[in-house]
Amino acid sequence: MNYWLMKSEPDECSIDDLADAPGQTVPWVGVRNYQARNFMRDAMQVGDGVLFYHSSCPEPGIAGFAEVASSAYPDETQFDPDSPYHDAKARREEPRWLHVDVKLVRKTRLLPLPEMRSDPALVTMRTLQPGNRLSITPVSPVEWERIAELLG
DNA sequence: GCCAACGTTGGC
DNA sequence: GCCAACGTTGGC
Repeated sequence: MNYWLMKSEPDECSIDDLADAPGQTVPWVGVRNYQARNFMRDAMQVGDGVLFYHSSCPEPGIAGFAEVASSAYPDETQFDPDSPYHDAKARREEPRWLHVDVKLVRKTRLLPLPEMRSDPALVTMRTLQPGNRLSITPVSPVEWERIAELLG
C-alpha cells in the first residue's frame, strides 16, 4: 500500500465537489505531466491512500482523505478538441495520458500549507520541497501518520 | 499580477 | 544531443 498527495484546484474540483460526485468518486483527468502520469500508471494501486490537496486558491492545504479507486486508464479528454486538456498529438491507438479514479474517504478540517511547513515531521514531504510543481507526489508512511494525527 | 522553478519544444 | 525560448505551475 502506497500513499499519495494529489493537488486539485478547488475551482475545478474541491473536496465538496468530490463529496457530491456520484459514488463520491471522480476521474482524475487532466494530468499532463509524464512523471505524474507514471506514478498513476506504474505505482498506484486500488486502495492506496490519497491526501486531497487544494492548490492555486486563497487557502492552500490538505482538505481530506481519499483513496485510489481504479487502476490507470486512458484519459478521454486528450481526444476532445473542445476540452482544455486536449492533446493534438495524442493518438487513440496509443493514448498518451492516463488517469485513475479517486474516491472520497473523509473530509477533514483544512490543514493549511503554512501549518504543514511548520511541522518538523512534514519537512520531508516532496510537495513542500522548493520548486516542486508535481501535481501527484508520493507520501511516506511516517508523513501519512503525522497528517492523520493532525487531522484527528 | 509577479516571479521562480522547471518541463517541453524545436531549430540547429 | 544541445540549449534557448516558451509555457505552466502555484505560492505569495
